[in-house]
Amino acid sequence: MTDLPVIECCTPLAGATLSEERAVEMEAVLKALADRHRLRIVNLLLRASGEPVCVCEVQPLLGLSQGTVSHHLKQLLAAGLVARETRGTYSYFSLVPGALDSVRDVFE
Amino acid sequence: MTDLPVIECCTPLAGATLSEERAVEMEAVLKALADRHRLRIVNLLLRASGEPVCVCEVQPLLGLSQGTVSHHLKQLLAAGLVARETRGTYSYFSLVPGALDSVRDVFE
DNA sequence: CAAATTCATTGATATCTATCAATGAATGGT
DNA sequence: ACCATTCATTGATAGATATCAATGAATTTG
Repeated sequence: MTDLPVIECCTPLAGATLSEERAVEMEAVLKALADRHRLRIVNLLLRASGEPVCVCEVQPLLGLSQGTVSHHLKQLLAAGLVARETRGTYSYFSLVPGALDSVRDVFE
Repeated sequence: MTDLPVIECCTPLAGATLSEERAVEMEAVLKALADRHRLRIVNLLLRASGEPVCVCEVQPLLGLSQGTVSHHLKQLLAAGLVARETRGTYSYFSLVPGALDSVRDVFE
C-alpha cells in the first residue's frame, strides 16, 4: 500500500471540470472516511485537538478485534489523514493538520 | 433500497462523541460520494448551478455503459444528494440544495 | 533471559460493489 | 399500430472490503 500525499489546496468541486486524476485522489480520501468505524476514529482524534491518541484507547471505543482496528488505522494512514508515532510498545495516532480542511474545501 | 433523508444541519465531527446513528448516516452519504464517477457527476451538476441535467449528458462524460450510469445515479439518489425529474423519455437530475453543504459542515 | 504486552501482518472467509449485457417499461415519432 | 429512443432493472461475474483468528516483531517488566 502506497501512502497518498495530503491533497494540495484546494480546487473546489464546483469550479471547472473535474479531472480524472483529481477524481481518483478525492475518491481515495473519501473512501477512507466513508466507514462508520473510521469516522469514529477521526472524531476521537478531532476531540483530542491534535494530540496523539493511543491505539489502546481506540480499540475499546470501536469494540472490534485488535487486528481489525489496526486495519482501519492503516486505511486512514494510507489516505494521509492521520500520522503514526511509536512510543515503546504503544502506537499513537494523530490527525494530519489540514488534511480534513482540504476535504471540506472541496465542497465549498 | 430506502431513501435516506438529507442530513439535518449540522453537528460538526469535532464536537462531541460521534453517536453510532450519526456515524451510520455520515457513512452512507460519504460512501455515495467516494467514487470517481459519482464525483464527476456531482461536479457536472454543480457546474450546472442547480439546473437539471439530462442523463444523456452524463453518460458520454463517464464513458460507461448506460446501465452502469443509471446505477451510479441511483446511489446518489438514495443518499439524498440528487433529485430526479422525468420529462418524456428523458430523465433529468439536479443537486438537492444544501445536501453538499451539510457534508462540508461536518468537517468544520 | 523469560514472560507479558502492544500492535502489525497474514490467511481465510463472507459480504459488498462495480460492471456489462440483456430485458423491460414508458414515451415520442412516422 | 409500429418502430426507435431513453432510461431503469435484473442477472451474472469479477474485484474489493471488512472481519476475525493466528502469527510475528518489538518493547517492557520481572
